[in-house]
Amino acid sequence: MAFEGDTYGQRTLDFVERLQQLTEYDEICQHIMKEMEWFGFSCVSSFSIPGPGENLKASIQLNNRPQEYTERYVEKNYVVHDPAVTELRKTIHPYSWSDIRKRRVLKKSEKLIMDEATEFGARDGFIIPIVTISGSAALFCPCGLEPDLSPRARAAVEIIGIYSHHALQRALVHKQREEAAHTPLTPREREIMQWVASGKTDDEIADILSVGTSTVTSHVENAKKKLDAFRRTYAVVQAIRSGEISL
Amino acid sequence: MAFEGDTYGQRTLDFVERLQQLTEYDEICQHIMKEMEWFGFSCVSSFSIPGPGENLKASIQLNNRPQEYTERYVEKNYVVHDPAVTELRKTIHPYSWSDIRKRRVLKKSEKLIMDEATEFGARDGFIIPIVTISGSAALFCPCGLEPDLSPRARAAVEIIGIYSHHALQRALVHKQREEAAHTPLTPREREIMQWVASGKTDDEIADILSVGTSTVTSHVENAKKKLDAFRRTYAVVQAIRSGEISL
DNA sequence: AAGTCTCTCCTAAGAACTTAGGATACCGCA
DNA sequence: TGCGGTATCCTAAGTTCTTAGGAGAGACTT
Repeated sequence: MAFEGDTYGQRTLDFVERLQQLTEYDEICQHIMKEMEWFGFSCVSSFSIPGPGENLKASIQLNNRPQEYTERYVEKNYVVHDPAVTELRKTIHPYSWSDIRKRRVLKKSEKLIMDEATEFGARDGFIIPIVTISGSAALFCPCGLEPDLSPRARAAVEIIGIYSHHALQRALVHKQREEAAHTPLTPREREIMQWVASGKTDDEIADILSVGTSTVTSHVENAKKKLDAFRRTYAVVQAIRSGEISL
Repeated sequence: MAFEGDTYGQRTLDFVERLQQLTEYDEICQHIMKEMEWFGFSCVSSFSIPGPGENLKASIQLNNRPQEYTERYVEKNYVVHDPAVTELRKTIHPYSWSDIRKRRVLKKSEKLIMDEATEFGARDGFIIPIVTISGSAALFCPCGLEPDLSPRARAAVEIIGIYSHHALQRALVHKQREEAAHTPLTPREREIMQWVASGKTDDEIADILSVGTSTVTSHVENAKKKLDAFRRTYAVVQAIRSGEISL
């Protein structure tokens, strides 16, 4: 399957090795967009699908589509009808915009959205669905006038896309953890905060761990101080943010 | 950075191209484990960090460590003290077991856990932290007697690990797509839960939104019911989990 | 051996949350 | 026009959390 002079594979690992050196969010974005350009994708956008009432803008992880295009896309709420997005509900495998056209006939409203993309310099694009532990969906989408969509390039773009999404997410989490700087919790505090996060009262936790209620209260109070929280709910959020407990 | 005869890069893309053909969970597992073997990793385990009361076993995504080892690991709850796991709280970048030893002196209990891994044929391992939109942590960990941990191999294993985790997750989501149907929060409920998550009391939220305290309380109670929570802390956690509010 | 950290436990008043009932008004949809 | 959903507000008793003190036992470090 591999062939001599397989530059795709080399590029992929070079990309990873360089990205490993970067820590700043903006640098990472630049690095990703530059790599996608090599594949003939002039623009990249990556975002999670906004829930009902949620703003698409707040869900954007990375985007260098033309500003005018983005603004209209957000304002007109295209994300609800964009076939490139709605297709996510049908499949979990990567697909290109042209794949959708081959699969089914587009509605008028769908055609309109895709034509508008073409006007702004994106004739074809590649959608990489991102699934997460909590199930919520996101996508990584490079697009351009004449992108390389050969099988080998698709493999490279898919793995680079998933890795990039992860790298961006990692940078965000890193930032959050720094912002939530704190003295680390003791194992007992962490254990108890994890129970608090699961909705248990101090009495219940005391029963579970076979200690006094006051002990539990005391640990929670210590944890709250360490996490700079006056309220348990916020202490739990801070504990999650800082990686002390998990969801 | 790339060099002639870069088989790592070729292998990586070959791996992706083959994986794209697979749909069955077990096939994907086999494919991943086989690839890791090429790098000198005899075993692979991938799991999300279990919460309290949650069983590690239920969080395992992929695992072919010796059964006896796994059973003891689960039974003795090693996951809480395993330095390979606890290190996740300190860093979000990949690291090897030997990296941890270089960074700090291990406690007796930690040394014991790592020695036990060695007994079962894993002298060194490579941890790839997985971060998600909701912030919860997971890891992908190949290990073996004499794994290839050269810089180029690390890059390859990292991107393969992240891609593999995603592929497994995708297969799981595909399997369980029809399950979790929770009633979505109303915009107001979501807004208020976001404030609750930031540690505000009902009184404070009422001030912020210029409504009565009882209104706020009422919204929170409705949200709690929708989220199947008896306690606010858990309601916040559930809201984050289901993507209703963000960290 | 002294100091630090962790885990355990205690009191007690006041603040905040929980629960289970209500009620009114507005809006969109059938 | 009526129905369901949302948003607003109310009471009131009971439970849980918050705060600010304290103190002893054991482990680890210097």
